[in-house]
Amino acid sequence: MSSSRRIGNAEIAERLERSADLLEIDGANAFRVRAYRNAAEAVAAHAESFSAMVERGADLTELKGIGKDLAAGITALVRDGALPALEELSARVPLGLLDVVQVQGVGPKRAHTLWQQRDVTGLDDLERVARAGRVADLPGFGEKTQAKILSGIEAVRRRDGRVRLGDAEVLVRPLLALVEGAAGVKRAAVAGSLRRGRETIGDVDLLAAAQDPAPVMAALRAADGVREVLGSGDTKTSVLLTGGLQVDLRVVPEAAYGAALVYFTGSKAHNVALRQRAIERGLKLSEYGLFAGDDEEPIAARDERDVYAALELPWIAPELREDRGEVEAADAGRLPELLTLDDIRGDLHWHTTWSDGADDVETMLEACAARGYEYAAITDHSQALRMTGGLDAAKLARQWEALDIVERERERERGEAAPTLLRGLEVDILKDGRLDLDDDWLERLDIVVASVHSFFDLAQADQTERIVRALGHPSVNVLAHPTGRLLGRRDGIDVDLDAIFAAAAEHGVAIECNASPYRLDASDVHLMRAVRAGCTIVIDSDAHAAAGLDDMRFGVLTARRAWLGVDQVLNAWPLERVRAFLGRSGR
DNA sequence: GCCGTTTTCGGCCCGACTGTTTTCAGTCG
Repeated sequence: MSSSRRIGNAEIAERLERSADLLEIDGANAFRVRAYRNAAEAVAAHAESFSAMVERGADLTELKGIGKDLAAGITALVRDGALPALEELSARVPLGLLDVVQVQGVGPKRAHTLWQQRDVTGLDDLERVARAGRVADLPGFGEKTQAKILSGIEAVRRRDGRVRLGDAEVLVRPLLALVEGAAGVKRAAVAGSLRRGRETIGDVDLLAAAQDPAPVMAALRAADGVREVLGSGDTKTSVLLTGGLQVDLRVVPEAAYGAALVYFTGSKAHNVALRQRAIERGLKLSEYGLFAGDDEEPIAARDERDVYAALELPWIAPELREDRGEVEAADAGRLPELLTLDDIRGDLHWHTTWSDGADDVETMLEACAARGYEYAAITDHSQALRMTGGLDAAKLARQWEALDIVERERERERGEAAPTLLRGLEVDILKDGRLDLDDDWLERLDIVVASVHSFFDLAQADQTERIVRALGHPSVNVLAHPTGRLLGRRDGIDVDLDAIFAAAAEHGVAIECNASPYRLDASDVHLMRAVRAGCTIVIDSDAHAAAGLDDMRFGVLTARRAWLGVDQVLNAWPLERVRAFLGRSGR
């Protein structure tokens, strides 16, 4: 290979997606555009890295949605770092138009018109032309559209991308309560990517069942935090919240609630697959139900289970609805038994006041007990993270003396020491792959969580080698937040994850799904790759205060999106099995 | 551009809302 750096699946998918956007603006055949989008999704969701597949000469066309042309394009991209179709398009279509289509009310057709007839090549051009009143007089545009475009430009500039899952949940909770409480509402739910548990949310979908939609729509329009009403009709209302998050509310009759919930939960690709299945059976699926021929009455519509059952499928959990093979698996009766929050028996990564945590050991243990945990591992930072008050050997010795006292107190007060306290440390992986603690102490710890907190910018080969070396240390049990990304703030390190996962599997090191909504690292797709490579997964809250232990649920959601069950997740196992995995029989 | 036990050509998911129109195109999800 001429390119030394392996390109990741996410990056390949991003290039394909950008190609689709540019093709659309260029006026290409809509189905050709969709082919690129389908391929982007297929690549992003695929467990094995495409770079590795190209290296071993795999036939890419065996994947659904990738034919001869796209296989050749992706191969060229892996080998030479450039996608020929995208290079050609970029030379012709101004890239600034990709921002222009982000503006509400401007799609590919209008962007094309603005480009061809007003020389618009980006947001600044668009704003200038619109302010001069030279948009309203274009065919198909008008005064209202021009005004909407101007406010839309503002919104695009203000918005910093998608909202994290945890943030969206907080914003949506009061709105859902408002909808549920509105006059005539029988049932209501959050749908869309938030229900599917995606790590970030583009906009929020709410669904309500009511005969008369007017009072519900009015309630949302008047809700606290609504900055602008984008549109409001009999079935749908869209509003923009102060922070820029869009909320869409749909209201359907109660009899159609299940079909609507399926439809608005999505994903788009999952819905297409379901509709395809309906067509194969001579049926038609819409948000109003599953219909035979021109019948007025649906075969199924009231509950999600009815709709899936009428398509001869078991109910499919929302987290799986990404068209990653769940319909085929359901058809074959091979859906996984997914992990639930109740299956979690302990939390193996959290901090206390001994380093940068806000709560002391007793408080954290009480909080773990309150969550019904069987075991819990204290894992403060090691000394390399000076700003966190990280522990060196001497401070660790002092911590252990304190832990002795805590454990004796707990036994005396409660007659038992539940949850069992495991003594661990989150040990920094140093620049050269050595660990930030002496071997004799590493051996004494119940659990060693290794992680990268520095030198994020190493070249891929160096970064990979550094981590692989750390994984080879006999005391390491867990690789924490493998990419180090911070959602919406920092990209992950440049690393060959397949090499990392292979090393972790070889050395019996668990891969962490860090459940903090700022991280969710490893991601759902990465978790699938790790499991495929033979790794065990551990879901950790990485809590820095007692309340942070509840982040566990975001990790469980992410694990469910990766099709994981109890057997793949270390902290869903009983303590004895966990100790066996850690290779320590207990002190 | 992809796909195929009705196939290598001719299909490719469905509906609401808005604004610009006067029957509908474009956008959005």
